[in-house]
Amino acid sequence: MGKLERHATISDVAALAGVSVGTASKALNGRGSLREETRVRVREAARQLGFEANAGARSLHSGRTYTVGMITTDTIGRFSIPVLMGAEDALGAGEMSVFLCDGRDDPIREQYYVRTLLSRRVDGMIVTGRRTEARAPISANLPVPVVYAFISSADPQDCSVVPDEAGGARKAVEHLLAVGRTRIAHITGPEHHNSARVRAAAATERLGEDGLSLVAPPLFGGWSEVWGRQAVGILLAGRTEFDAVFCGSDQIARGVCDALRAAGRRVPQDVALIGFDNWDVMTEACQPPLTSIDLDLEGLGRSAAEMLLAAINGSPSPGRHAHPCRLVVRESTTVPLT
Amino acid sequence: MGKLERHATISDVAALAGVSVGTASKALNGRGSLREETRVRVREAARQLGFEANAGARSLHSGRTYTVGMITTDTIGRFSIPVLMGAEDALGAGEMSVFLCDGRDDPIREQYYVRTLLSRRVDGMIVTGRRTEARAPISANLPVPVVYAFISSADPQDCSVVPDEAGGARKAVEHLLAVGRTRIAHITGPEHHNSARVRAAAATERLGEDGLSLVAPPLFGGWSEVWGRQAVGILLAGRTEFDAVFCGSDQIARGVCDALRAAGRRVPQDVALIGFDNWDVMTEACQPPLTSIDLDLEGLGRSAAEMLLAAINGSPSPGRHAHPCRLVVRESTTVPLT
DNA sequence: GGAAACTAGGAAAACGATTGCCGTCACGGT
DNA sequence: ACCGTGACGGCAATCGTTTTCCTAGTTTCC
Repeated sequence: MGKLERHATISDVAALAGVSVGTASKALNGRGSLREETRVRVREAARQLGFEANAGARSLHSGRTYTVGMITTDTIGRFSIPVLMGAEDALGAGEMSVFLCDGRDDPIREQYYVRTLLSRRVDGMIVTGRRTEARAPISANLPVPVVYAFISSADPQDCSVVPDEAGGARKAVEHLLAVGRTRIAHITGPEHHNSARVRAAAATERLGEDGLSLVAPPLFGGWSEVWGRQAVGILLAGRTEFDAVFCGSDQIARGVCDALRAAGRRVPQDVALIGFDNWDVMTEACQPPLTSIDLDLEGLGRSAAEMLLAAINGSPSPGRHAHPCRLVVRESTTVPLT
Repeated sequence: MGKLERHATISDVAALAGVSVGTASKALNGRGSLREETRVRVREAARQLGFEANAGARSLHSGRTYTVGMITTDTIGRFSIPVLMGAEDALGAGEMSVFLCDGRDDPIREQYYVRTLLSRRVDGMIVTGRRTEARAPISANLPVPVVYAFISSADPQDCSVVPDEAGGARKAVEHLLAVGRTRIAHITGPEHHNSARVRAAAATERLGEDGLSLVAPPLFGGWSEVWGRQAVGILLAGRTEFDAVFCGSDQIARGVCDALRAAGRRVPQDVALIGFDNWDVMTEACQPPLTSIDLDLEGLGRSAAEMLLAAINGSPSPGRHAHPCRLVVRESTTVPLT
């Protein structure tokens, strides 16, 4: 298709409208004092030429590019996406565009992107990605604000927005207690993973507040279905009585669910089951559909973006901000009223 | 952290090095004729000030921004991500940065993004997303080249890169034939979905070339596990003999696998099973691990990006380009040699 | 020794848009 | 008739960089 029509410049518009460049600019931006008739004439000329002001030239003047960089540290995955989308959404609403940079867990690549973004004069940066622990700050002394989303910076002065995993775990336990379960087991991911430790500790703590404890020490393993199935085997072999399982991920929960069914235990009648992450693929495929804790990653991304915008406008929010989780109840913890 | 250090400009560098701006520019870009001593002095000054040339100002001159826009039409999902990443990778290698725009399936939003991208003077655009059918061109008469990736444009003159789904389906059937199966059933997604129809037709055709046909008409339903389980029920109730099932998605395949096991049929001994998409979550969780067809979406994204780069450099590749699929063999079709 | 040929680097004009400052015109009041 | 005052728009500087053209020096060669 007519690929070659050059971009119209404001001089083209001015010429067509029969005014000077300055006047054209004023007409289009509602500045200065111009006759209405003139404004209309200029606007019409702009429309006719399909004029779009060159953002680069404009930012040369304003010093702002209305652009931010988003760097994902690990390669983009299931967790980064919603964060990304939430941030993109919030930034788009603020008329900012987003540069996407996939760091691939490679520090060289990452530094390259930081330099590129700086040369593009982004107004700020968001760093996201999944890690087992807090990450080193992306760079010291950057001339623009940085917000870490989902992941957190090792420097406590940096602004990080992270899910309130402890709060989520507490909500899970509270829900199980609310539906009358007291003999709760916990199956979760690898112990070297910060999330697994935090969630397990919070669950234990919450139970303690009611004078209870887990029926067995937390079972640390992997985040997979396979591990969920294995863990059920361990639990059953141990002859521990339990009427609920709180799982560290929905995948684990699904494995647990399958294994329980195979062992003749009904969910939720005999064992109530709750997952973590609220990953639709798992919660829906599970039989019955799985109650879970939603990290609200999209909201987290949005919130991070809003903090970045605030920081760009001169009101930074240093420190670690915990974004609340949400309980999503489905049939794996509640016997349907029939 | 020291947020406030202004960006150094080339005049700062020039002043520090004791030369004029023009000379500084030449020194940094290896242009003009300068004494080596001068170049070194300028480079050193630049390093000292952490100078990064303002890309906006630079492109004002060159007319190129080394930037492309990526618009996802539906909200970003499991399929768009790898495409996105592949493209980002290829473009990054070409020193281009990517603007990410999430169209959310909203034409208004989409047009807004197109305008934004044009005002940012992107050198080109990639449109991606999942649809059941080809989509309308994003805009007529754009001043920059556009490549459609994964999705295809309804205008056959536009450059679209799409997976070779027919080829993939043929590979699936060929693999089943190769492992000695001839009584093949096909369970797939909704008939109104182009992919489902194309894959079913290609499978039928390929069987026909060997004088065979599906043991039953293709079972169209949904893309979910639930449908996979249901479909097995239908198949068994029909008393059709079959020794292999080709599924339209890995989720369906997993549902099929579970249902077959529940019905006492062994995979792969009694029934060989092959999925589509090669989605690790499903192929790995399946018992046994699932053979599948990989769309190579990352490669597709890369390829789309390369075509865009070529188009930007004046060599467009109009038309629809089919990107080959790959067969990934796992244990659901091959009895392990023990 | 003087003209031609280089060399190194400066000055200034782009690129596209914004904006502060001025000039000009028309009108009204005195 | 003269001055003051708005209203309207043009001019030119500015943002940061690249690039073209030019001017001093310095060689080189006859």
